Amino acid sequence: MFALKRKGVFYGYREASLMKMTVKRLYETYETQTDKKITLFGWVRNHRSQKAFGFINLNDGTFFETIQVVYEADHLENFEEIRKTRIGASLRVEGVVEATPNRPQPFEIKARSIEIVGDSEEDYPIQPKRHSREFLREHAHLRSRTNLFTAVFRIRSLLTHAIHTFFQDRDFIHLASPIITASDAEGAGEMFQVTTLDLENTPKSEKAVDYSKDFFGRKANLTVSGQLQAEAFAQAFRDVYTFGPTFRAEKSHTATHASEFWMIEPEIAFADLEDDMDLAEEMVKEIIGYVMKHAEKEMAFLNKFVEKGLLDKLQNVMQSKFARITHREAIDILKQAKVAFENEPSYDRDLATEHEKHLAKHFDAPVFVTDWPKHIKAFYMRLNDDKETVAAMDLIVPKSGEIIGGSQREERYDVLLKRMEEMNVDSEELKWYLDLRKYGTTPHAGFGLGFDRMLMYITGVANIRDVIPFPRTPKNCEF
RNA sequence: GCCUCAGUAGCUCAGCCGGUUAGAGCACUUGACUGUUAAUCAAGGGGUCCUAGGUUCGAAUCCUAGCUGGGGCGCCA
Repeated sequence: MFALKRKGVFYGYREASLMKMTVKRLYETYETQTDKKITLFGWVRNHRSQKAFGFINLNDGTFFETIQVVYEADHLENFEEIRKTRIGASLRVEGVVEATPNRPQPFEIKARSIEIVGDSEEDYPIQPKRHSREFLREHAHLRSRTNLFTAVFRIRSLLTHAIHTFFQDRDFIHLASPIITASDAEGAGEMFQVTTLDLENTPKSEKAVDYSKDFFGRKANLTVSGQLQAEAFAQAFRDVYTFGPTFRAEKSHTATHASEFWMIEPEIAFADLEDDMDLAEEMVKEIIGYVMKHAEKEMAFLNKFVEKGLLDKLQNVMQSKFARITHREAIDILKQAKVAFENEPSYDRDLATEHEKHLAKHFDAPVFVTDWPKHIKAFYMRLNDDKETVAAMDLIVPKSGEIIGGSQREERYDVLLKRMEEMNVDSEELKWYLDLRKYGTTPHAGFGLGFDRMLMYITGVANIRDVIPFPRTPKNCEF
């Protein structure tokens, strides 16, 4: 085997890496490949053997569909060995392409030789039948070989590309905002501490831990947001975005929370809240369109087996004009609704999950809620003229609730400083952030999109742990 | 953190108002089958009934505690 590999028999990269035959390429070109001899590598998804011939459904990861490989005793020296191939085994298949217009699949491979590259043992847990998501979560290293997870993770990859494409097409600069940060000023949730101190024997002065002895000479954490750094870049490049991992140490136990997730945070200078919402709306529509165009098979599968009406839902989002209402108007709608909410809607308070669901249903389309009471929002959001609300916006979508939160940022030095004092944010620690308002400040705005939640929305998958390859949640750091 | 449901074969589950030898389908093994499509048919192997205590002549079944997982709420993206 290794000798084969050294000779380049597996891939033939040296000669023609771009012409590597894959299941995807075959599906694209099979009409012109009839009777041609090809070589495929892949894994057995299903296998049905009979006395003198058999059928193997081969998947090589490049395409959602499998290819049916037909093998016959007459053509294989190792027929008896191949007949016993189990699901999960990896194979090298040489064969001839044959069009099969009268069968469920458009073409198949008549095998001329099959070599077992790696056998799969009897207790391979993934079977050709429906498995529970819970079971597959516990086999996260194998679940990506199932239909559902091939679909989800290919779409995840496409969605990443769609987001970069959207921003790069508009000349946004991508910045890698820091993952380790000493600032916890944003107050966006519990943080994971990063330290090289010996926790069994921490240096102390008086009673407190002496962080001057720690790696950075101060207390450090994993980031909860790259926004503040993005703002700094926006004041140089005008339009920028971050796209990276984010960490929250909350002990949340829900289908929409993970300890490690990815966020997209665009930040635009010389822009107000309306521009911000325009950007968000355009982005949501475009990235959905990209996925629907580039993952047709996967989306059709999800539409059929995961969320009935998924395609209609997404079409509706792409065609609709997102509603825009103020927080006050939202509360009015809720108060007038003939629904007994567990939480009484209040002009003074945040929307509960049940409120978001009602609003999404009320409009039957995504809806921006703007102008929130200042005391329930972050210090950096721009104070409106009424002095009571801030120029914030949340985008609420049917079925998934809030997927975007954004705001116009407070660009006025004095107002920002006052808000920091009111909200007990240490202005010394964020001196650099205040500096941005001293040297050529601009009206600017931005938002944060929870990438994994967006993926849930697009795939219809209801649990965030099923859209993250190896999810991290409280008490769960397997794999 | 709070409320709730569950844990029986590799998987999905039945059995659970206590009763002696714990079942089914799929998977696996062996065989049959000349075109299968989650193929079909026959036979076979496979169990810490989550763990620890308790009640009882007897516990998968009842009680207590714990562990693990699901769902809902809260915190948030």
